[in-house]
Order: sequence, then structure tokens, then C-alpha cells
Amino acid sequence: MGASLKFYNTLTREKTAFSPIDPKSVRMYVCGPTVYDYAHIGNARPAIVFDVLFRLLRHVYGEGHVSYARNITDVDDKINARALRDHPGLPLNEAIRAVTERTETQYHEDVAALGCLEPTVEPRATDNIPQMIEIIEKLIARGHAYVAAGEVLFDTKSMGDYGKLSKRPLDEQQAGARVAVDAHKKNPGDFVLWKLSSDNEPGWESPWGRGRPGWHIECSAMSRRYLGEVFDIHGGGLDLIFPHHENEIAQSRCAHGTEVMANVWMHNGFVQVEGRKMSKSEGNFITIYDLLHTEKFGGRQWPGEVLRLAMLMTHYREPIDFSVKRLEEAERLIARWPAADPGGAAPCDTVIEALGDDLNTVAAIQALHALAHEAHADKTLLPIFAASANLLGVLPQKTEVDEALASAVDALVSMRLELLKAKNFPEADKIRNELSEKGIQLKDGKDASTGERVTTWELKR
RNA sequence: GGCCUCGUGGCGGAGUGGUGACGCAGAGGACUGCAAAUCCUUGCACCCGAGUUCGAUUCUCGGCGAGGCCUCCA
Repeated sequence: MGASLKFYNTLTREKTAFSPIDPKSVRMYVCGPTVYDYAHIGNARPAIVFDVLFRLLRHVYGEGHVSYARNITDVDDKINARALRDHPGLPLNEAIRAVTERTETQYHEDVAALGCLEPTVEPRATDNIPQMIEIIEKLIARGHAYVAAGEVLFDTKSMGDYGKLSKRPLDEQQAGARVAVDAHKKNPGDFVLWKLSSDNEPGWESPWGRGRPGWHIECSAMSRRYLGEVFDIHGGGLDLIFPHHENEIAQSRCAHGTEVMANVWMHNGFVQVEGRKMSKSEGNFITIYDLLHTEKFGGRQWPGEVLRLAMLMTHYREPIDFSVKRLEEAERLIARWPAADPGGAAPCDTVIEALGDDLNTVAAIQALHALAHEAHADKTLLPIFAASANLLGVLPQKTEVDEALASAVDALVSMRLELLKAKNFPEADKIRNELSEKGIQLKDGKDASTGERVTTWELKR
């Protein structure tokens, strides 16, 4: 456990040494998807970035000592709208379930294809309604929330240092004067904890009537349930800093009376497409599914590992401009890396140090290059390369070749070598070309001692 | 209007107060019957201006430019 980790903390705007509350139980929470539609490549970024962090923490503190919670938000007005649109015939609850289950399954398929490990726990908002109600009750009891016009609202003025994360103090927000002042709100910045539902909206019984939770409360409830009142790392996209994370912090800290909710707040930068923010109205909206399974982007499909490497080629806090050229470069890199077996090897220190420096995946990838290069000359380094690549989750997969195919290819290879000895180049090249068309790449080398031609082959990736 | 990022060679992209990472693409070469793979060599850069400094791409200020948040958003 010699590795020292440093992370940039949005809370302090500084890169500081990471020291877990309990090294035997390192806890991180990442805001997961709201399951109403296909996940886009912007959603892929936090999934990948924090997966690398998860892998790093597991390496440093031990696999059994890291808890990673990533929620599924399955209650949201966007889901309701989608359910009504897609399943007009079904009762509302069934329609909602149809949408959320379908979307959740798709999300899991997508991120698995991107090489993301499963989080330790993946709680659903709808399984945590009583926990949310409990927090809301606490907030009311402590004077941080009030009931008005059928809603329970968080009283932002009741919190002395509201706005610390986003550096957006309350009075400045009001200076903007663009926040619509709802008559029932004490302050414009107050936000909904609970709202009443009409008959055609999903709802749960609560002390304030049949209703549903506000946007932020689910993360406060689930992080507390699975990670405790104060935990180590909270992650998500840059855009969540305000209002989502700010309000999570307000709820959790005021309910529990703690100084912080999480010690370190990490935020990934945005993904752009063709230099512009991705949005449906711009027409440059692209989903993970599209990239993996359709020809919508660049006229072809892209392997998950290529997408993942393309994402990690930029530091997680910088913006990424997603482009075909970028994916092509990532693909070339992966194709050159060896598909090796890590065995029990430990990852290279250079890679660990790079990742330990605020997840410098770029430096880590550079170190992988160097390793791959050395491993070409010295095969004993292959397991180290593989273990290091695994830390980033970018280890090229060995494609299994069945025995029959292997012996058939071997036979053709030796036949070709005979033809070459006889200087029958046209016939020899014919074999090479035919194999190439079947996706098998021959590589000629020289035996170091005898100078004889040695031919190896592999499946093209 | 308020707040926050960022600006490095054809492209991607880290980093540093003192001869210009690295990768991709390009060029040349080795190997090869020819390819592929591999190896070697190589050109090209730090938005503009001022300041601090012996010295700035790196620090400070100003400008210009790009992006984000302030409303749902990863």
C-alpha cells in the first residue's frame, strides 16, 4: 500500500493527498443514470472515469476494501413522460416499469461493453423511498425544511454555508434575479424535497400525502444507506455541481449535522461532438448503443475498448471533442498492444503513479506504450504490461481460436514456408492473401540464431 | 449580468521557472522476394501584450478567443 494518491477536489479547488476515513473500507459514490432513454457518450465518461478510479482504489487498498455505489434513478418526471408516450395503453405503473427496466438493462449492457466493472452496489431510488422520507422528516425537525403548497421544500437560508461547492452564495444567486420566485417559496433558491402526485403520477404514501421525491434527495438517502453519513469520494459530471451536488450536500449535512458529506468531490469534464455541446437540438446526439451497434458515427461500428481508450486519452477534467479521427487513433493503438495474460503480475509502478496523480490516464497510457515497446523485445514483461493495462481496463482481449482452425492455419503456414524455400512466391502469397481475407494476419520474422524464417500469426483485431 | 474552466506542433495530448514529453499521422532508413509486424532516424509548438525574473510555454495582470454552469442535463 505504498502508493500515494492525490486527487483534485472541487470542494477546495486543489489537488490534495487522498487519505481515506477507513482504509479497510474506502467508500465512493457516483451519480448514475436516470433511466428513461439510451445512455449517450456523455454518460459514458463518468462511468469509465470512475471505473478507473474504482480499479485504482481496489489495487491500492485491496479488492474487498472498496465500496463503490452508483445509483439508478428510476423515479423522475422524464420517465413518466416517456412511459405515457411509449406505452399509452398500459396502466401507469406498468408503463413506468417497462421504461425503467428496458433502459436499465440497456445501460448495463452498454457500460459492460465499455469495460466497466459492476459497482459494489447499485441501488434504485424506488427501493429507497422510506430512507428519503426519513431524511426529509429529520430536515423538518431540525428546521431546515418546511411544507408549503403541497410541497416540502429545503430552506436554503437555514444553512449558513450553502453554496460552498459551487462557490455560489445565496445572495449572488438572487442578484441574478432570474430565478422565478414561486409564491410559496421562502427563498428563490429553495428546492423541492417532496411533492404531491396527482392520480396519473407515480406516488408513495408519506406524512405529507401521496407524493414523490424531489430530484436530489435520492442520492442523499442512498449514499447514507450504503456508505454512511460521511464518506470518501463523491463523483459525477461537471454539470452536476450546481444544483444537484450542492443540494445533496445541503440535505445530507443538515440532516446529519456533519461538516461534510464526502471529503473529496471529483467531477469529469464534458464530452463534445464536432466541437459543440452534444444535444438533441444540435443533431449531434450520439448514444453508446449507436457507437457500438450502428453505423451512425463515422459509417461504422466501434468496439467498446476503442471507445474506452478514446475517452481515457484525455484527462478526465478536460473537455473531450469526440471525433472519428480520435476513435481511429485509439483503434490503431490498441491493435498494436499485445493481448497478454496478466497471470499474477503486479502492474507497473509508473502506471500506478500516473493514475495516483489525479487519474492522469494520459501519462498512464504513455507508460503502457513504453511497456508494450519493451515487451516486444522481452516477452517476460508481457504479464506486467497486461496487469498494467488491466488497471485502466484497456487490456486487449485475447481472441480464442479453436483447435481445428489453429491446426488448419498451422498447416497452411508450413505449406507456405515450403513454397518460399522453393521460391514459389506467387503460390506462397496466395496463401497469405487467402488467410488475410479470413482475418488471419501472418507475421514473418527471423530466428535469431539460425537466420531461418519464422512465421507467426494472429487474428486481426 | 454573476460564477467557473480552458487556449501547447497537421491531429491527440501531459508537463515544467532554464535546449523544445509522448502518441498518431508525415518523411527517411533497416529487415523482407514483396507485404505486414518490428526496429532506428527525423521535421514541426507552447493565443497576444505588459509585468515579475539572470531567464517564462510554465508565475501575475490585462486583452483576445473557446467552452461550461446559473433552468432538465454526465
